[in-house]
Amino acid sequence: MSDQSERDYRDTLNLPKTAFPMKADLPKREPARIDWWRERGTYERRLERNKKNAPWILHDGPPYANGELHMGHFLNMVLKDMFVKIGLLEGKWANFIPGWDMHGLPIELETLKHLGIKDFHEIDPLELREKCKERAIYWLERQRATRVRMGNFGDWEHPYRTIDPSFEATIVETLAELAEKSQLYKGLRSTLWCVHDETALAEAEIEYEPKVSPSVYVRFTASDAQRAAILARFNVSEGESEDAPLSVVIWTTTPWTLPANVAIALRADATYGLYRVGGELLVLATALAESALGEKFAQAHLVATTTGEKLDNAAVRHPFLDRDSVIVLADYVEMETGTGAVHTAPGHGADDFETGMKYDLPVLNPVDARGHFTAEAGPYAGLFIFKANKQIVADLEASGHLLRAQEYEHSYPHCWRCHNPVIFRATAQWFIAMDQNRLRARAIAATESVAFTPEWGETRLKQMIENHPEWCISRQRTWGTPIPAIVCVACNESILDARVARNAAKRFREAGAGSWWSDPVETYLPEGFACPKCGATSFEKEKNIVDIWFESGVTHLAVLRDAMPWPSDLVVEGGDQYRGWFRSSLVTAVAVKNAAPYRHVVKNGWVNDEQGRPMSKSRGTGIDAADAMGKWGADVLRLWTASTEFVDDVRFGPNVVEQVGRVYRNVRNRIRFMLSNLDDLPLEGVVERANMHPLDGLACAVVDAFMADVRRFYDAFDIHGAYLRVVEFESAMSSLYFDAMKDPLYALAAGDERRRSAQSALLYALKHLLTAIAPLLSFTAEEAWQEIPERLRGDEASVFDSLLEAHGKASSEDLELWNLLRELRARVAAGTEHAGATIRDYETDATVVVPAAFVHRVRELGDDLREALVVSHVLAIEEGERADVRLTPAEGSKCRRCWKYRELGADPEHPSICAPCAQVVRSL
RNA sequence: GGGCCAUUAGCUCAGCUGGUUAGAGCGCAUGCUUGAUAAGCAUGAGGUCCCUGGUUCGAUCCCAGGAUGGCCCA
Repeated sequence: MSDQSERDYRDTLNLPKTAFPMKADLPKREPARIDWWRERGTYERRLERNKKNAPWILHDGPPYANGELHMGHFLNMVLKDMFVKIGLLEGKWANFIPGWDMHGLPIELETLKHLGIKDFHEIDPLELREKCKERAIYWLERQRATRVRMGNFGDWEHPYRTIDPSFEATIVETLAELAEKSQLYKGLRSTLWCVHDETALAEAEIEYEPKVSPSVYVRFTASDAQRAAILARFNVSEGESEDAPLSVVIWTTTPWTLPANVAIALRADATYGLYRVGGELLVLATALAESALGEKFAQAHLVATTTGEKLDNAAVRHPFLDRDSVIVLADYVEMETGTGAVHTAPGHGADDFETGMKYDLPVLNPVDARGHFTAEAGPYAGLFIFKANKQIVADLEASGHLLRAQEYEHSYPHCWRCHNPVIFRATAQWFIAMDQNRLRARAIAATESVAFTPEWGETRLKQMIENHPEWCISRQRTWGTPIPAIVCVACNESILDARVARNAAKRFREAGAGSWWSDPVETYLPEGFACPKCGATSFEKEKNIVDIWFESGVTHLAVLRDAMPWPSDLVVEGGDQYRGWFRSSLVTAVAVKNAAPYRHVVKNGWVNDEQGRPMSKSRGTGIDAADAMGKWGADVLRLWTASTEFVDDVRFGPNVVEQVGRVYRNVRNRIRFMLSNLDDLPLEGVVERANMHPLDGLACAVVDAFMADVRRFYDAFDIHGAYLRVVEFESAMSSLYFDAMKDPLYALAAGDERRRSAQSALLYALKHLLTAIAPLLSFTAEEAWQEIPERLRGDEASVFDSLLEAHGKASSEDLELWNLLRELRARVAAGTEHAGATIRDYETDATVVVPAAFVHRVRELGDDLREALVVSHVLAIEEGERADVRLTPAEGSKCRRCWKYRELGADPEHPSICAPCAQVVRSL
């Protein structure tokens, strides 16, 4: 036997032991955990168990099935998952059905590119649809794999897809309902048009190229009556004006659109001047007078000014057609170029069209598909529009309406295929009438029943609906759900009949929407159907598809049915969706069900790079979600999600991940400490909460308070608040409680009742902590849960079988005591530091002073107080004004086993250790 | 150009309806520990709370203007 005074007693201690590794190795281990969850049906089992409880549904806004998911998707999708898991852990039936938006032009264009086809007219529509479907499914599968890799729970085997026959049927059924309610109509709309290819183009099919256009300033002269009215609005009397002719000056670079002019748009808040120039009066914005009038500005005299608003609804005469041009207000009128008076032709511009809608102006379309003027253009009938420019300018000059003409180079939209300049041309389209049946007003009113995070989201959504004109839902494309409208062969009337639409819905549900292209029109006609206008009975199918915003706008109708309740409890999307999906869903819901389709709208921010700039592939800051998870693991990125204030814009990059990775390691190690001290705890050794030692009971109370807080944060959708609370909790537990419990855990006999009590408190803390973080750190929480000895897990085989709630309640007195201990410990630390020692040394004894109200509870702690303060002896507990400690050098010598200063040598066989240690060693 | 939003330590963020020396975690520096060890504990440094005016006894917080950045439009 070696000399006992030199003996190392390490092997007589209960040192921590666990298979839970310090190194997380997330990218490698997480995929196996996903399989593990799937094999055990963890999500499905939990859902089944919750079935008896209230449903709570987060309805998935469908991502577009094109391209890889990026970190913006990650943020949004993981947030959704966190909310779903919170719901599940709170016992709710949180059935999450993910979905995808799979029709539409971007996929059609990508497919055409893939096939090497530039003009979609060159391929059979059914064949193109087949190829588009393949492409969309390819992307769905890639995106689904990425979403699953995030650790997200949901019914991944049965997502909803806008290309499913049942979904297409819902779309068409919705159209039928709208038709029944007279909510649909066909009207003109300004669309991008290529006169060379004779086709409508989408925004995505446009390339901007430089073009030289004529730049002309044109007089729109007032009639006598109009002149008097305008002068009155300037507060100028007839006498002062000396009978000079009065004109409003407009500026345009497309003289060929002048035949379609019906209005002049001013800006309400801009200042307009009445200028006397030579023998005439000119009206234009004061801010632009100098640049617009050129050399004439020197001789111009400002007679009076007024605001655009004052001139609203005045009128002047069209320069060469026999009609008025009315003055309107529009907020897009800019004060950079031109005259501040914008030539407005609703048939030839998107802005103009919207203004026309607002003011109920006629939409003139005097241009045919080939770009030639029709008879409506009067003297210019038959001319090719771009050739007519010159003629029109010359005529304006001759009639004295031309003020100035120049050439102007600007960036102008061109057809991506033939590279000819495109025009805006009014074409017939299907619309949802927003003001029919007060739909707009009802939609705005419906937001009142919805909660918004952030709160200003409500105003924003209302504005989007307020400012959005009629909703154009038709597209002249192939990859989508057809609008089941028919055209009367005899009178050319376009008809969207609810009965036809219902037939189509039925047919699509069985055979898919492709049948619209292959079936004869008769398939869809009800018995004895005749044209409501002329009575004829011969029809053709219209070849329009529905806008994909309408398709995604009816997901709530397609998904929230059968067992699923309507409306949903929560939707979570990026801020761009106020204009997009939040709006489109609300409008369809109000039109069909007269209520909002969701109870709560949560908006998440944009993901920018570390400098706060948008992510960009070209700058190398665009990061795919799958790549990021391969590099850092999903859980670190999930923790990043929680570490940001997701409602605002957030930043992402390697340095940010590095930082949150360190927080992750902290959490992980503290979990590891708890696990490593549970290894030998038998089930029968678990001490009831009521029988625990006072400090252990206090630790449990702190856990209870933590759980209550976390629950409150979660219920307020405050993921970030919960994250901060988790960090605060585990850091406080570690520095006070874990540190205090090391000696009892290590040095007491394994089965010592005091040690079992500490272990039981650790088990309590661990299980609750893991449940609390399971929505955030799903992989790590489950990994740790599986390392809890099985006997201690009970029937909660997965962390997702547990319940997110405290099993006790902390009193405020408990928490005050806890804080008092932290305060005392800090004072010991400061005191020992001052004495040149450290708190870890047990080199001091302490006399403790506490306020009277706490004396009893502090005394109750017994030896635990000594451990919590890391001193060798607590000499006395005194009553005082406020918490304090008096430190004195520790009495005795350092025990080689427990490191505290004690009387040594009580046991002659173990002279270098204290009596309690000796007793433990002898018992081994 | 318009609407909306943001701006607090190196980083991620707290700061309740305006009220004494503005906080946390991470990082950094220093010390301790080597029985949570690629861990743990402690101490410390670090901030014209974007700028300028205004209201107020008092402003990070309220108001106005501006700067920078973002989103949605144009």
